[in-house]
Amino acid sequence: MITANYIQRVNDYCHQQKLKLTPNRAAVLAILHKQNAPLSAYDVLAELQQQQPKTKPPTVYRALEFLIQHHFIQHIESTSRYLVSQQQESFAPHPLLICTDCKSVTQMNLSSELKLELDHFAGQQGFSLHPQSYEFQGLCASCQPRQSA
Amino acid sequence: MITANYIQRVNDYCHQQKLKLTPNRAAVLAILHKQNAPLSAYDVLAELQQQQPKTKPPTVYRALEFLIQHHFIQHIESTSRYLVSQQQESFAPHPLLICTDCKSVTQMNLSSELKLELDHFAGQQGFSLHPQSYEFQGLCASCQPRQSA
DNA sequence: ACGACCAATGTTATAATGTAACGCTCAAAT
DNA sequence: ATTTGAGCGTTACATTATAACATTGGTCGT
Ligand SMILES: [Zn+2]
Ligand SMILES: [Zn+2]
Ligand SMILES: [Zn+2]
Ligand SMILES: [Zn+2]
Repeated sequence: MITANYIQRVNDYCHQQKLKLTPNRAAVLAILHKQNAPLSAYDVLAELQQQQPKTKPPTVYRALEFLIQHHFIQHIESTSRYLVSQQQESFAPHPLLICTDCKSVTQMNLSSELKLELDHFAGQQGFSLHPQSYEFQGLCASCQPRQSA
Repeated sequence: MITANYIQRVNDYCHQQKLKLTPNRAAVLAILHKQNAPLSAYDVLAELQQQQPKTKPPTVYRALEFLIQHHFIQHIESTSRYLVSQQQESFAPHPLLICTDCKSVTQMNLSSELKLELDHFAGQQGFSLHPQSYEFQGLCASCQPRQSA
């Protein structure tokens, strides 16, 4: 989706939900959407400074915090990067498959059955999982060791 | 287990595996084992400096790297802390349940059935998961919101 | 309209976490 | 005995994130 249209959709959603998508927040979200790749906070800062040179780190971090809280983006803990959440029916984070070789990140949809089993499992320890905030590390399709022929 | 005994066991294991548990590495592992809680690299550094005041960050990070590689400890990505892995049959990391409220960390054992399902699921995207390096966030038993009576 | 309030932002400074690079040492291998 | 290389010491720096306080600008009650 074109970034401008995407931002418009988020803006509409925010109106419905009584959230304020301020210019700063929209700018940060637009940068992440345009790149469509995991960016560091300082990558975002550098982009934002193209538009508003006096921008300082707290401005970026505050915007990121808002966008994370409302599930427009997710924070990749293992790489300190930020990524726009794929939008399906609604705004929500997705479990991630992170390749430890090429660092690629794939957003996936866990089957609801598997989610239930994970919830059940955590429940045995008295734990209730936050939905879908998991990061799985491994090797992506391109980085699998080759079979010897 | 008493830390000295634990270190002895790790040392024996390292001999078997032709790994070198040097004094630095043993000291870092002992600190983590004694505290038995997630510590930051700089927490470890401060402890180590009690014994060897000239210690610098790279010394700690190098020891941590070795200990992680060989599964004696695990790195908690979401909090930048390091934790001794529970030892069962062998040395291996455990999936973690991390409470986002009180920050407590519980090492768990995923059923082998659930592991298979996760592997199968990731496999559908062509992904092969590194075993057991998962962090799940949620609320622990003590931090569950109370039911209204 | 007026002032009180409050969320968002600006601004300065610093904290916390992690690494690059280079050279030394010592034990093992040849 | 020389070579080699892993481990480590050391300096300097890079990267990620936050504390603290001042300022702005809109909303609400009166
Ligand atoms: Zn609007
Ligand atoms: Zn890959
Ligand atoms: Zn020994
Ligand atoms: Zn808790």
